[in-house]
Amino acid sequence: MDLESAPYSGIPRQSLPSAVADKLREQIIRGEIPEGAQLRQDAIAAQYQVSRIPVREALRQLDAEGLIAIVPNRGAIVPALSPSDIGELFSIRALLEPEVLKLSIPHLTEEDFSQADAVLRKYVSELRRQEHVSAWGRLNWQFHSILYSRANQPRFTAIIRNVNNSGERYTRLQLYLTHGVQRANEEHHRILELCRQRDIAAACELLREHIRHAGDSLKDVLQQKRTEAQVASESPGRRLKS
Amino acid sequence: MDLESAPYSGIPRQSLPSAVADKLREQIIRGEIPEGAQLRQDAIAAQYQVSRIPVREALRQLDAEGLIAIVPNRGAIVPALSPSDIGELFSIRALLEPEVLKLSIPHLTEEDFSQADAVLRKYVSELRRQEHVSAWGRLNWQFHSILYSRANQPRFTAIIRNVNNSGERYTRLQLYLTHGVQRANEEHHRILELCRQRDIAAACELLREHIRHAGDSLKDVLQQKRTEAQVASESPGRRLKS
DNA sequence: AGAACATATTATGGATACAATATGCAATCG
DNA sequence: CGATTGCATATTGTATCCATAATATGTTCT
Repeated sequence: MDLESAPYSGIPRQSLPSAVADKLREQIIRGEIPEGAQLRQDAIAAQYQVSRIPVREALRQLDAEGLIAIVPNRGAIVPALSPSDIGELFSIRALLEPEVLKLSIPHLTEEDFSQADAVLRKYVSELRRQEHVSAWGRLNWQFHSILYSRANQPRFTAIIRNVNNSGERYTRLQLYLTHGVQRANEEHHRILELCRQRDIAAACELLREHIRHAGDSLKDVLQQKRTEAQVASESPGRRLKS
Repeated sequence: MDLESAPYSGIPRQSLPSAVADKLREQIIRGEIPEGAQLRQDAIAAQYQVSRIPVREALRQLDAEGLIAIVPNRGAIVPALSPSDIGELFSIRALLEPEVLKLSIPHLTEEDFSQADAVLRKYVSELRRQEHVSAWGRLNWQFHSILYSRANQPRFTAIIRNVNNSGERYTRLQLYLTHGVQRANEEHHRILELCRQRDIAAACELLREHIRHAGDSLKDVLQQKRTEAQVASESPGRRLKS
């Protein structure tokens, strides 16, 4: 819900906790901090050359955003999301995003369209370099974000941003494992085209389907991966003493 | 997104920042801390007999929940919501809540219905005592909350809770100023009845209308109140010192 | 007298230091 | 030999202290 930055004052000047939160958020979203990892305050403080106080505040914020989970006296971890969690996140997206798109479309400008175009072009150019997998998720969100930007509903948009942040590392997985990049790309182009034509109903409907498809396919992939892991871990011998 | 409490351990034991956040949240929601008021860390720390550190973490959390606004180097305030803010909050509610209700209805139990009934009875009994205005909002949310409780979508529910928290002090205002209590009460009863009959479509539709009406009427009241205030005082004196 | 600058006060922001809690290991007892 | 208790270490939680930014106040100059 962080809508500040520079409301009236000329100089942005962001507080240290917010800055740390931004950095950590980025790291988590990009997958640099893997799921299940514990975020040790000392290490983070050392990494960013600050004391633990702003780090703690940053962690609280990320916890409230749903990005991490804080367990009292045991620290913060990046939670592993179950298929059902993923399902929930994408259901929420499928519900919210078409609604803001509806509100945004009438106010979208040529500038916005060309920006979205630029993102899609970048998307395609990154398509064949699989080493840049981590960029896909980012571009994916950027594209969506541009389309919603004119809805002028800050709280609504903030919620959507948070939900996307929570799941984005998985979006990347979905694009990668299901070869869904091509399909996503085509859908993006069609959505953008419908927005250009100000065909609100069709654009929203396609967007909803786009999100639902991504969610379902991701859920499948995860479920499969999860069971595979279970089978694999069961054969190397039952561990009695844990 | 604070869904913890006592996952496995016997004793709840919640962290100090969370406890402070809970207390403050309650105070803000109940309107004990009026809008526009600055939340001075020292005062809060003294009030709850803790140092400022946990207070600051609590404030960060409330900021992330959208309940307060933190301005760097100037502290935290309870923001006054514009009519457009109110409109947005209620639009979000009107979109989200019918959806969770849809998911919840099939799993609602007789226990749930009787609990909801109890809340409504309490509602009626408080109806004539206008000194208990602050209880109305609480009961209002409790009723809604019970109906959504079986949706089994923790993130979704958390979002809804936050949105409701942000606007609840105004809900009270709406009920009070527009004499909307009676109407709300009738609608609540009808919604509950439809849930009992498992008539999902009708219940959700009525809920949506219920929320939309409350939002619109509140927006009107606020707009009127705002313009009156403008006319009344051309130069509103800055209040300080609590 | 009014406005601009300097100063004092107050509250927030951050760091160091200390206390509490959890985890892992080892020693002891059954 | 296994389990349980006690100790050591690592990490989180809180408090006190100092620095800094913002606001209020007072003074001076025009």
